[in-house]
Amino acid sequence: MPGVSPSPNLSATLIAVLVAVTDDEPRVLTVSCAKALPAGPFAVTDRSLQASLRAWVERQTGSPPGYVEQLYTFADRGRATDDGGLPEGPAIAISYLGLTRETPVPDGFAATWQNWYHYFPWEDRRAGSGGMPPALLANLHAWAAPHAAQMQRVALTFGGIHPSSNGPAWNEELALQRYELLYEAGLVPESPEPLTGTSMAAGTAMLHDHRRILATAVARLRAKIKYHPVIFELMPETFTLLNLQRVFEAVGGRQLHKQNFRRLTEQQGLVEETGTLAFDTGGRPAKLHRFKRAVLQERAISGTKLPLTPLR
Amino acid sequence: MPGVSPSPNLSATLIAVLVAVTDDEPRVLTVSCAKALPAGPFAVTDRSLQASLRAWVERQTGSPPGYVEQLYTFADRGRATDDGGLPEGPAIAISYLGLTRETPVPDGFAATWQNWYHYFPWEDRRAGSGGMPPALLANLHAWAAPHAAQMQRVALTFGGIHPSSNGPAWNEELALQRYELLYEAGLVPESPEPLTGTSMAAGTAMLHDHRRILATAVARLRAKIKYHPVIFELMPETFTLLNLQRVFEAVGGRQLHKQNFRRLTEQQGLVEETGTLAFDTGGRPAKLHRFKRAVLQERAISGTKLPLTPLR
DNA sequence: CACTCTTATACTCATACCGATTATAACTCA
DNA sequence: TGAGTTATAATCGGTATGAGTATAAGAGTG
Repeated sequence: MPGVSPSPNLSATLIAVLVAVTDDEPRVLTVSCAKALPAGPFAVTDRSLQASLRAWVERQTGSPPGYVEQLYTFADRGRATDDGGLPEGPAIAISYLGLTRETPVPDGFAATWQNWYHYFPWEDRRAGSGGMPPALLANLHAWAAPHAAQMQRVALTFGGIHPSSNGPAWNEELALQRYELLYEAGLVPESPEPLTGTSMAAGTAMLHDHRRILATAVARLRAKIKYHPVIFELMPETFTLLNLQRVFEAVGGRQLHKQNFRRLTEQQGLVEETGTLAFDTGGRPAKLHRFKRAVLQERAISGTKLPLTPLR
Repeated sequence: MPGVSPSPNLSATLIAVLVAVTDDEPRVLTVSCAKALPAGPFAVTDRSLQASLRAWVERQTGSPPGYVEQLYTFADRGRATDDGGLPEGPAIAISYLGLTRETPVPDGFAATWQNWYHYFPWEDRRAGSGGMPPALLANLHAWAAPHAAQMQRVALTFGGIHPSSNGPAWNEELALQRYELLYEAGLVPESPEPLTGTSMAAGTAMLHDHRRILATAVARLRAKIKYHPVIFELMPETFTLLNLQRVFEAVGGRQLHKQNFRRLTEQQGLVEETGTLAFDTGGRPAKLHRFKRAVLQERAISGTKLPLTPLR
């Protein structure tokens, strides 16, 4: 049944999760004092949504994103604006993930790059499972304890909490489910019924549902890098294999086994040696590598198994 | 930068790809003489996009879809309506995949269920690689031959065409890329510059970009069933393991190895025996199984490796 | 220079998984 | 009774993978 009358006063917004990795930290471009993701209206003059977003990102950051992927579209009627604006009509928000390298924000734009683990401290397990604040974990358990189903969800999304338990292990791709669980439990400030009186330490909140969108992006990127060579959009021209491993670890939030990482990377044939060495590694100099751009199209299509095998 | 003025005359449309499997055929609900996917306006009164779609599907088919997933959102300014309507303002179309079991279409709705391989005959390789019409393949090669890059794309998306070649094998998840390639090659009627004078035999066309949306759904579903137990939304209450295998094969478009399929299915623990036998199998009676709904939430979250390993 | 520390790189090994084949069981039909 | 058909069990070899051990090559320090 095409040809129906359009909904009145509908507005469309593009929301960008722009990711870079700097100093072994995954970072995301934020606005509004690091409380929101950059967003802009869908310009009617643009050819497509993707083109609209690319152009907009380039205007904001000075460089175009190397890779763009649509995340999710959601709608709320009368989404409150929270910043004093009148409640608008129904709004459609289309969120995108973009990968780039960090560049200085141009003058005149109040945007900053933030470590995404500011918003999800529990997602960083590179130094073991220390990222999860014990108080938060205790609150989560207290919330779930009365209901077996909730206990199971906690165990499934956060993994066997204690190393002794033989339940499912930590799965880095469940970032969104973990955030949603904390949201339902009232353990993040943006919950409809936040638990009061408890020191939550559940990361930095964001405006609207932007932290949820960010969690979606984290989960999506963590899944993506295992099958598609998008990780190189986050790398400089040349890098050592340990550099590459650190970027994987930063995104994945967990440590990798060095020897196996090298084996997989080499047998994938996605990188080649530049012939020069990096002498600033602290130990034996490492060979510098570069991404074989020639195989990008091929692998982008056919998929490839990239290494993200946990160490512990 | 929230709070921008909404775009004028913006309209939002929901497009549903509703899939069922009947008689070992993957089928999709169509309208307009099997030339279009069902679509409806986004109702401002609905709570969310997903709820809007679910309610709408239930009204159309009489039963709610068991599983709904957002596919992709796209926009065109001044999307032509092709059916005599005036060109509208910018339109946003949000497409969804829904899984269900085929039910008789209620009176008053001119919708029909169609085998999706009507639209993509080359995607059905259950009887070997015979689905691809030779004429179409010849035309595709003729188009790609002058450009090495195009030849590579053909080889990557359609696999090593001849069994002798040692290139990449057929990958059933590349349904969208294959359709896009045929579109670019002018080998489908909806191409901007269709090749004339050749008998294309490239499946049945659809209105607008609906065939492209359908290809997206095919690819997404084929990828999904490997990691999430959504296949059971397409199954009746009880079934034999061969029934289950046939549904996998219908969706995947390729034959599976029977013994290995059983091994994987059993070790996943997603089904249980009902205790009764099916005597209409033609040979030895098969045990009837049912899906263990209890594990649905668990596996829906944690992911599971379901079998879709090709036979040849 | 000898020694230690650190990182890079090569090699080995056991296990799990996976594609494939063979063998056996249980029913129908002629 | 035997042929045909499907169901189900067991086995086998190759490969990917997680983990451990060994060696190479630099810097810094006495």
